[in-house]
Order: sequence, then structure tokens, then C-alpha cells
Amino acid sequence: MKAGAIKIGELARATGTKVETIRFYEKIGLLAEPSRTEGNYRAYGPAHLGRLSFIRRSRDLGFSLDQVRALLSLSDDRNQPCDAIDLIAREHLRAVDAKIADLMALKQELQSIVGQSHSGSVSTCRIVEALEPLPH
Amino acid sequence: MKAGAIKIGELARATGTKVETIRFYEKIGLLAEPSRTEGNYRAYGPAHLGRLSFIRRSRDLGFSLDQVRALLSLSDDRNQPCDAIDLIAREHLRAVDAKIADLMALKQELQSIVGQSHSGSVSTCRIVEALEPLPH
DNA sequence: TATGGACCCTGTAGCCACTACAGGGTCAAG
DNA sequence: CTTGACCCTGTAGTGGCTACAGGGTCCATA
Repeated sequence: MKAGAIKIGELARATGTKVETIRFYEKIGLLAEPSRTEGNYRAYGPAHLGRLSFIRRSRDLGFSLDQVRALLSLSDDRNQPCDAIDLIAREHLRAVDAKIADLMALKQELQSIVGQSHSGSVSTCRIVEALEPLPH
Repeated sequence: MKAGAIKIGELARATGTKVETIRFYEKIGLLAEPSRTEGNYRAYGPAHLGRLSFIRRSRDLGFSLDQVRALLSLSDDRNQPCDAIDLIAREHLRAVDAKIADLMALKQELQSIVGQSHSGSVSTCRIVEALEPLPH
């Protein structure tokens, strides 16, 4: 193993990623295949570490793997990527906003069903009534 | 086909569910197998309609299929289901709240990366900088 | 009677982003 | 020389559908 090279477990710890996930990213072509040791262990260098950190950070921000792929290839091209990257990020922000709005509406409806009487009294199943469509 | 019985397509239209989804619910045991016509078509009655409406409504409210299964069996047992149902609903509400909080935090972070300068100027890629871990 | 089209059937594979095995091999410490 | 931590490949499973492929049924029209 070359100086500075690390094994998959170390890379996993360094980036907060599971070992299986790293292998998965390699399989789908998101993370480049590293060289191997004599014993056929993956040997990662600093470039892999940087790349995987970028991926992790993007994933944590909720970007899809396809979006991450696009972000990676755009950020590699150091000519005029900003507009395209901006677009992806803004689009994602829009989607997050939409999701929040959805969930807020959902919450409202759930609350109106459950009722805010948090006291332990038995609530004669308004919930079932709210779910059931037909009179019975 | 008995009087009042409907075919899968009609049930789908009546409940706003896709035909494939109805068959899927049947396969996983969520919706009872209906009787069949001579031509081997599924023939649904009013009970199926009620049941599927209940399922749809619960799904729309974000309950998982396992939760729906529990809600169904609890609401069938007309003795003392209320507490258990209440618990499921409240737990779901809690999960929705947590999800909303997650997304709000995410939105904050995304916004700070994208920047609120909505004017079309090129923003010298703060986004990439924010994603990249290492100085280069 | 033939034919077209709308509908239905079964069964399987694909989607996303992992996660969890099973069944082995490698390597360093004791 | 054995133990145990780590690594390897490959496959199957998760949730909740969705999309075929390759047929069958039913009804109306020509």
C-alpha cells in the first residue's frame, strides 16, 4: 500500500459513510475504482477522500444521486459551470420547499383528526370515523 | 357478475387508485381477494370499495402500509381500539413533525449556500466551494 | 362473422438509495 | 497457529409502487 493510501474502513470512518455504501458508489460509477493492494484490498488516496466527502455533503443536503453526478461533473469542468450548478441547487431548494408545504398541509389534517386534546381521555375514535368513508 | 359488483377499473376510478396498485394491495394481503366473473375478472362489492377508500385515505395522510394494516385490523375490532389507534396517529404526527424540522434545517442550509441574490448575476460558485471539503 | 379496441389477466423486472447477508480471504497481534 | 478485525464478491431485500410482456375477454360496429 502506497504512502498515504487508506483502506475502505478508514475512508468510511473519515467520511461518515458505510463501507457497503462506498462499494455501492463505486459500482454505480459515482466514485472511481481505486487501486488495490497485494491482498486485493481497495487502496484510496486523497482524491477519493475529497470526492467522497463532496458526495456525502451533497447527499446530506438532499441532492439525488443523479444530481450529485451532475454536480460532480460540472464542478470538475472549471470553465463556466456556475450557472448550471446554480440551477440544480435552486431547483432542489424549490423541491424542498414544496415538500415542506406538503408536509405542513398533511400535519394540519392529521392534527384535525387526532385532535389537540393531549389529555389521556378516550376520544371515541374520531380517527376511525375520519378514515372511514361510508356510514355504517 | 352480481348486481352492484364492479370491475377493477371502476374501483380504481372510484377510489383514485391505479389498477396495478389495487392488484398489489391484494397480493400483499391488504385488500381481500374478490370473487371472480366467468371470464376471470375481479368482481368487487361495496365492502371492497369501503376498504380501499380507507386505505387510500390513510395513505394520503402518510401512514405506511404497515400502519394502515394496523389501523384496519384495529378499526375492525369494535371493542376498545381507540387508544391503540390514537397511538399510531400521534406517533405518525410526531414523525411528520420531525420530517418537517429536518427539511426546514435543510432548507436553511441550502439557502445559505445558494445565497438569496436572485438576480441573474454569476455567483462565482460559492456552491462548489461549499461542497468541496479541501482547499485547492 | 370478423375485427377492432377497451378492458382484463398473470408474472416479472425496474425504480431509489442503500442495507444485509452468505461464504469466503487477508492480516496483524498474542 | 489461532483468534478476531477487517476485507472481498455477489445476491437479495427494503417500501410502495410502476411498467412492461404476452396473453385473454367482452362488446360494438362493419
